[in-house]
Amino acid sequence: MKRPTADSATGPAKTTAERAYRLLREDIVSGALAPGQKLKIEMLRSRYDIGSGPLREAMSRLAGDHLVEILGQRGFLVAPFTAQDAREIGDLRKMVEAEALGQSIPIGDGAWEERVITTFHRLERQETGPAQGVEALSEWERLNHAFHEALVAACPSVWLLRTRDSMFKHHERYRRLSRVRTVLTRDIHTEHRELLDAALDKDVEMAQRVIRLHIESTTQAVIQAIENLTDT
Amino acid sequence: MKRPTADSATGPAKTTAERAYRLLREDIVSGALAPGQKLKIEMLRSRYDIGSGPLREAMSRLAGDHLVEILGQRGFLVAPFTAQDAREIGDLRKMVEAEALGQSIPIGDGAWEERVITTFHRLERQETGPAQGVEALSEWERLNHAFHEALVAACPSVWLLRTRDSMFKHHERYRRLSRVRTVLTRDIHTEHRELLDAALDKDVEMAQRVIRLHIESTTQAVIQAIENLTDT
DNA sequence: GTCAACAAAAATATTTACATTTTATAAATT
DNA sequence: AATTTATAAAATGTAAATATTTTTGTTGAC
Repeated sequence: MKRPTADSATGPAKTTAERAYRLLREDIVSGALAPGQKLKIEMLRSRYDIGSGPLREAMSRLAGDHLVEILGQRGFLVAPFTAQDAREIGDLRKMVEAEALGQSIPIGDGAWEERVITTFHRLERQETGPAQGVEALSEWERLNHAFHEALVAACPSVWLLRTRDSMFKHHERYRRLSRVRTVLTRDIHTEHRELLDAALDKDVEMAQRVIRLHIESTTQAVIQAIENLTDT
Repeated sequence: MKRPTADSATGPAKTTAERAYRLLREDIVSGALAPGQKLKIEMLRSRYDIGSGPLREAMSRLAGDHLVEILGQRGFLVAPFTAQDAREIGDLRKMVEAEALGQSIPIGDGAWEERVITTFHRLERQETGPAQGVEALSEWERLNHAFHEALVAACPSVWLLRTRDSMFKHHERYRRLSRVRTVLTRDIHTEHRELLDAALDKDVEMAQRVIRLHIESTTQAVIQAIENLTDT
């Protein structure tokens, strides 16, 4: 039986609109397209070599994800970026991810444990490794995402996982936009190990406590970074 | 200061795509377009007298809201309808609405109280009134929505309100699709009064307990209805 | 005769190209 | 300075062309 996943971006892009959706999404989350920036059709057409139709469909879909805003007759905008939003997104992520974790841990079977261990190990190897360039950071994002996803993967609620995934991605966007080098500033690695241990011990209370702290720390670092930027 | 609302559908529709979005959304939530139904462009074109471009944009946006599914190169589908989804949506709504209520009640000021009282009163008048036709039921939906929204309106988190609103609308869809005449089967009215009292007493614990029960009862009625339909 | 494989044909979805409408910008006028 | 008017830029919508999927019909093997 194939378990449904929260993310729809599995497999190759069947249509141009789908491709546009993924490209735009990545560029918005990564910050290549700046918050509040106007998404002019002409600019995007030349950037991606995709016609206006598929682009508009992709932006409409992203509007449903709250990564893009629709402005009446005045086009589309990359979702803005505020300390207030960072706080709200962090709090919401805390709530849904703790819940998803609480549902996942008691249910997780052998395959789940293996996946958790594997993704942790890959992340650990990267964190303790040498290079810290731009590509290493984006690789870390990928592995971090995989580990967190593995932890909640046994949660049976597709809707909860979807919501968690959405909030995770928004949180990730804030992390990347504020250029919080979490790897350097905090002992993320220890937090991840605590998560791993709690999960394998099936200690739901502990895992939830750790994940809440983990998310809260990131949120605070992000808000700090935003305020520093604003001062300048 | 204008407080932001969770629902973007305020004011007149500026564009055709926006109009298509609202029409489609209403028809999906109301059940006029059946769950799992194929949304053929040609059919929709004649139904709404709107071109394929705006229609596709509207459906893409609805896909972001999880009210429509995108099928590769094979068009769009109205989101399906399962007992499993009803359960997950109900549970998620319980979580976010209780949280939103918990944040709203302590903050709510005089204007908030007035709005809660007003919307409760309108709902009460309708519930204890005579007619129970189709139009009365849809009027009840409107007033019920207004009351629940009023209760959480003082919650400062736009993201939490947005998520609550989304889950509320999905839950509403299930309620309407399963034709649960909640008004008749349970003493909804008493539950609403308890909510009102707890809110005005600023009794967060009580309000959360009541809202959870209230939502759970609806969920169970919906699931019951779905299972009855499936038996046939 | 039944079934599978294949090949048109029809239906449908998707995309592009273009026409229209609206908004933003800049110059000119009061 | 504020307002109007002309111009340019941009967004939106329409209609036609392209590509894909689904259906239908045909053939041939068993």
